[in-house]
Amino acid sequence: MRLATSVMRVQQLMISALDAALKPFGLTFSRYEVLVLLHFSKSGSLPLSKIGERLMVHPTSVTSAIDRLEAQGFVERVPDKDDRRRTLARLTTQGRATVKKATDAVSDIDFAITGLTDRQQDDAYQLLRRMRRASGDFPQ
Amino acid sequence: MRLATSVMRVQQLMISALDAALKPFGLTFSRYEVLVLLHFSKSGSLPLSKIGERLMVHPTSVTSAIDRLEAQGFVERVPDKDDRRRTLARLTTQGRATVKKATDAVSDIDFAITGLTDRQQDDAYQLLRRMRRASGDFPQ
DNA sequence: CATATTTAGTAGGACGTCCTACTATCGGAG
DNA sequence: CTCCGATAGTAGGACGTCCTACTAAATATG
Repeated sequence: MRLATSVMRVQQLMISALDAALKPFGLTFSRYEVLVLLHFSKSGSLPLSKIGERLMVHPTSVTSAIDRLEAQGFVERVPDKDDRRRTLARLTTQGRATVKKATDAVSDIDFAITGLTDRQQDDAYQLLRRMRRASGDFPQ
Repeated sequence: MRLATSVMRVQQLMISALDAALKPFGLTFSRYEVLVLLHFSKSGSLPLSKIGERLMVHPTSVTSAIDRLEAQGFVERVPDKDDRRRTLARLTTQGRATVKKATDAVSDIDFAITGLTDRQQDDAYQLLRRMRRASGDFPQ
């Protein structure tokens, strides 16, 4: 229980630091993750379902995030001609510029955020990986 | 970043498992934590401010949790005679009975939840502790 | 080929978290 | 003793998460 509580507390601290770093760009970490995913995709666009799958969040969470990102002008919804059930979220020029700047801001705090050596970070990652496995998660 | 993402994913998995285990009792992990805190206090009651401080959540989150717990009949609000700014949350008989049963349910999954040996759990805890420290947190 | 199942996305709602702003009360500084 | 800052709690709102339920479209089944 002590471990579970610590995991949650660290998550709370991290998300708080990341959200603060992203606030100047009008982003939260959740929405930033969506932009990064689109940024690294070939065409700069992905079906919403793919986004949910990759980020491991509920489809309705993706709809909500894309609603906000679209309202902000960072992405736009484009119908998928190959499968008319699908909607693609496509990064706009503004969205691409923003995610680049936001990534610099996030990188700056990434080191400070853990206070661990590279070796310790790796150990921690491996332990968390085991925990994910135990819960039926299959980290890539 | 990989580490941060893993922490968040593990938190997501844990909270999901814990909430599922607590659902039969009408509780979420957040509200369960409040009940546990009250259960282990001498008088079975604490000022809302104290609850927020211990659980490290915003005062308004406590108000919200107590609202729900009160509506469920697990706690009741009692004015503090020594300091009329304060409101105490007091565990009801039903609340105390429920937290005991809920604790059994949580304990059952606590082991399975991490998939780590005792030694590994301890290592993980120490690493997370360092991460908390680096963020200005002072684990008790 | 027609129907049934699956998949994609959204609407509406419950919860938990935080923030800002406000009221009430306490306690200390003059 | 009065006023002023600190503390306690709440109201209202923004966000992110999940759930259930629904529609539309693709795919599988008979």
